[in-house]
Amino acid sequence: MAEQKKLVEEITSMSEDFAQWYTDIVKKAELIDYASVKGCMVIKPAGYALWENIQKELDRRFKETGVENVYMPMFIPESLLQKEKDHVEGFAPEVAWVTHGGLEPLQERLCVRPTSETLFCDFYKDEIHSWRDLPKLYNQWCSVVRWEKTTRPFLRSREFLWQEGHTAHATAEDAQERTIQMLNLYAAFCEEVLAIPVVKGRKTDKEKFAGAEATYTIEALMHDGKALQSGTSHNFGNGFAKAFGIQYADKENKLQYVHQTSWGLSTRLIGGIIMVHGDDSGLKLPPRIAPVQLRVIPIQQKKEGVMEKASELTAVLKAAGIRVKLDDTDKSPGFKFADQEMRGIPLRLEIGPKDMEAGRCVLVRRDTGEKIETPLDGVEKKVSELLEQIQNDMLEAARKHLAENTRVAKTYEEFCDLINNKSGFVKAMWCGDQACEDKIKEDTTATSRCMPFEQEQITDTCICCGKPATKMVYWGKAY
RNA sequence: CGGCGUGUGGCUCAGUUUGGUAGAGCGCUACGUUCGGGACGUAGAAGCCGCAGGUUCAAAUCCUGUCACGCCGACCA
Repeated sequence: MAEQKKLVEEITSMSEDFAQWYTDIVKKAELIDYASVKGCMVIKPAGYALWENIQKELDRRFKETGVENVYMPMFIPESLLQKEKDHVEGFAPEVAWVTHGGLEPLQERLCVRPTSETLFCDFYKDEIHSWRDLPKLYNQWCSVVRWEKTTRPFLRSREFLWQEGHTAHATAEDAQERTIQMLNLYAAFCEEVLAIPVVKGRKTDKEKFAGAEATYTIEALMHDGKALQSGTSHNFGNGFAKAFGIQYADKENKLQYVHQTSWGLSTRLIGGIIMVHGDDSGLKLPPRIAPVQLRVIPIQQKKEGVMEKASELTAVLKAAGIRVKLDDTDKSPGFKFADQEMRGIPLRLEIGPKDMEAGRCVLVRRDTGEKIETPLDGVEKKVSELLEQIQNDMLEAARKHLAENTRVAKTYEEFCDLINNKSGFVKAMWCGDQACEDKIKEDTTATSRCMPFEQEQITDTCICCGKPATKMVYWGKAY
């Protein structure tokens, strides 16, 4: 009863209006606020702390593979952006331009980086001379600007935070290996840390990055059955190298073009966390990424000794390495419960006079709502176990959702029916012709998400045109 | 870029049709009583009614323009 009332009053339920539910969560869990420019957002402490945790863990994993961090300027001269034809065509419609410096018009206008391939290339052409200079494994953490027409917090904002790795290699094989290595790193990060299972695969030519030879992607499935491209890794071959003149002398003193990659992952992933795990009570954060893993909520806090006990427990848990906060506000317990749930804090610990008398406390899991009475003695061990358990269970729940919403289509009627009426991924064969992708998009608004690494031969012919097909594609509606 | 919608205390909105000194709830501040699922009382603070022109004795309200935000569509790594 009480739960029902709470839902109605606070946030729109998922089933009623998923988009509104998302907006409600983003605002009410205080992840962001809208800013005064369309499509720009203030990332508030709760949201930024999430990004910091993503950064911390990803950065550590990057560095383990030899990647170094650098910082490039945020402006790109127009002439530089023009150098790679496909690239500029891909990005031109959505770049923001700086035309004035102070009151004077600039001789050459500057684009605010939508991505930094051209800057890295311009830098590499002077930095790389010899095979000894390779590979170059650089990454930068920064924001980029894309003048999107339709915007949504985290999912598509005009300015967003991300990391972009840019590497240069001596051979095509090295570049390909790095491309896949980083895609696998992203996938492992999503599953192990964010509890988000992903489908790894290659993009079709229609969907690949402007200027890339091949684009690889991790695709996650949101609670509403729509796909979210959650990270990409591109192999550029030597296309950019040729456009920018990035050459090195090999061991035989012959000039060779480098082979490059780039890979990126953005604050969009926070939108993914919300839409994979959240529910009608609010956000639900996996323990490994949660800025606060446990909130201590005292009951009857004015009673003798309660606050003292709550503080003591907070200190004990903190000492055990758990990210813990004590809610010492003078709100009622019910309010505090709802607040902790809204913010997605994985565990809460309730401690009141009754508990103290019995030498125990109550732990409540955010993911299942399960209440667990626990002796105060050794509570930190129990909490650690539970956090681990929650992390695992959340991944399992997300995997189950992904599996249950991935379907197979053998005929076009079946395909359209699944896309239109079921939501989720549909696996179907494709001939490789872009005309079929276009028709499918026209008929259903679904797009090819990727050609997964794990292929299966479902039928022998293309779902759309009936011509022979060897590629199995994940299709779906996407964010 | 097209369609629709919205701008009034921090938030959600009423008031606009029919012009007449700015309203409510929530939140906020102080004190007190409460506390195991969104507590209550009392007292308070807080608003160039998005912006600019115009009409009028008088504009949140009428007229013109403009800006911004949201949703849908088209577009989009």
